Amino acid sequence: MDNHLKIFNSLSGKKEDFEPQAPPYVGMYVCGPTVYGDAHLGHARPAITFDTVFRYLKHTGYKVRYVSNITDVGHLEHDADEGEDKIAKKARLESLEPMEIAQYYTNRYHEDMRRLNVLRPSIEPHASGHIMEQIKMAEEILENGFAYEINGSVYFDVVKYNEKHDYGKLSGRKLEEMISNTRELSGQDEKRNPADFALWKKAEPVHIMRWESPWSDGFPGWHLECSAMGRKYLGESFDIHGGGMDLKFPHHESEIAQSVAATGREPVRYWMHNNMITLNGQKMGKSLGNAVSLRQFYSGEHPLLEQAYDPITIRFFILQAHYRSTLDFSNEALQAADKGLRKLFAVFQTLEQIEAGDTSGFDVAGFEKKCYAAMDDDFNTPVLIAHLFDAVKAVNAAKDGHISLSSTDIENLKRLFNIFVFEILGLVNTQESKHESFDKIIQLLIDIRQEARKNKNFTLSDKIRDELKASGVILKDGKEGTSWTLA
RNA sequence: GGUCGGUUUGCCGAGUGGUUAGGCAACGGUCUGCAAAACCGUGUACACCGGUUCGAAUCCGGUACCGACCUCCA
Repeated sequence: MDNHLKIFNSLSGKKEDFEPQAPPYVGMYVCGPTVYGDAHLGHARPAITFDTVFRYLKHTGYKVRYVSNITDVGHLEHDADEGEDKIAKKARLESLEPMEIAQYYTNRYHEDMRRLNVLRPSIEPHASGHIMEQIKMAEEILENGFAYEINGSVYFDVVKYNEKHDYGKLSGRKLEEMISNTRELSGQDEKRNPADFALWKKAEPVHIMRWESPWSDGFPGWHLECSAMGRKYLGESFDIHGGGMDLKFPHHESEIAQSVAATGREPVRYWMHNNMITLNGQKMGKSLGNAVSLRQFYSGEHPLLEQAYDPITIRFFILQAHYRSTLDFSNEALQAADKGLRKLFAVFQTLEQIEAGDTSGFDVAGFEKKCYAAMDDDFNTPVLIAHLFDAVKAVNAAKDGHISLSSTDIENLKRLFNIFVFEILGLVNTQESKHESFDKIIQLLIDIRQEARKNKNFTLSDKIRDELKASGVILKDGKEGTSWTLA
């Protein structure tokens, strides 16, 4: 494993050399969706970011166990103490079993992700299937004195924890400042301190999602599932934990606290956070009412969308920005990404067409080095893509006879484009024909048109070209003959 | 209010103390029966004000504006 992968660790705020604790094995946990609604563009970002991390780690030889949860025990809404969660609320409104809601949106999430060519994680645990583990963890935290029970609920004692440990080290906060900044009004609050959070919550009579526990019929707290399931499948300490930046606090901060309080061990070595996708400079979010669902992107049915977008175009669009930068959505940007993507895909066809020369007009070895260097630099996909376009330019120049590529060059370029475009970036040419007979028919029409052109029968040749274009097949005349692509 | 981050050429978006990021769009040219595609060439940008430096868009300080988190959130 001869690489020098550097990962930006949110915990230190620096790029660090990636050293898994038990190579070649890597454990990675990424916060997944709460399944009470369709995934929007924002959900695509962590999915694609960490899918690419997963792909690259595997490519460089690691054996990766990638765990990503499905949250089917709804998090509480912000009038939290009233005790209704998102899934239960949706179930009540639609007169369905909560698990019906969760299953429905889980299925749709999987389909949305499949179209983005996101690989399924190694393990996709459901929160509802790990109530026992969560109860056990809450018990351990109680035993260790970092939690207290009151009225059937269990709360994490942040103040006590902070006496021995550092609550706020991930998000860069000081507990004292947080407390002085939080002026909770609800006099009914059972919590000793506003900064405390629930490990277990007693269910109100109306609450339909509930499980038995030593303390009450209720449900686990907001942050416990990730701690419990990460620990179960990856161990008390694992390599990478990922998620959106908005989860840094309080979710991930609390995860660290819970794990340390329960096991005494630091749970995660490298924390990775992807930035937000914005719309007119504002975060896209369900509660902000500016979220466009992935399905709407695929169909184009949304007032903000000028057209439907290929899921792979969305993937490419996201990969054209670094995962730690915000990315601003617009039709113009997405359309530009789509054109660039078509240009990138065309190189595969061009590589088949060009004739090998005796000399090398392009430094293929240097190109390969630069590509790996880009990925090793905290998964810098936009720089990788820039290098790929440099190579595209060289291949096109070779096609037009401006430079020469040796047969070794061509073979290596084919190999590298396959690795980086398909295997690592996870792009897939959905517009490529999969039907041999279709390909043959198009080739026949091209031949007929070629003959017509030879006979100067331009009426016929233009008719073939125009009619094919109307049917979605675009002909491209070149020196070496005519090629085609789907529109 | 607190904490953190951003401001790059028409748009998206990298990066860096002195050398072309890249994509899209635009303009000129080559090629072509025409068109498209492709190729060649063109843009000399880094919010503002100071400072450090031989040299800063890149480092430091300040100002303005924008955003994220502090409450569910990818």
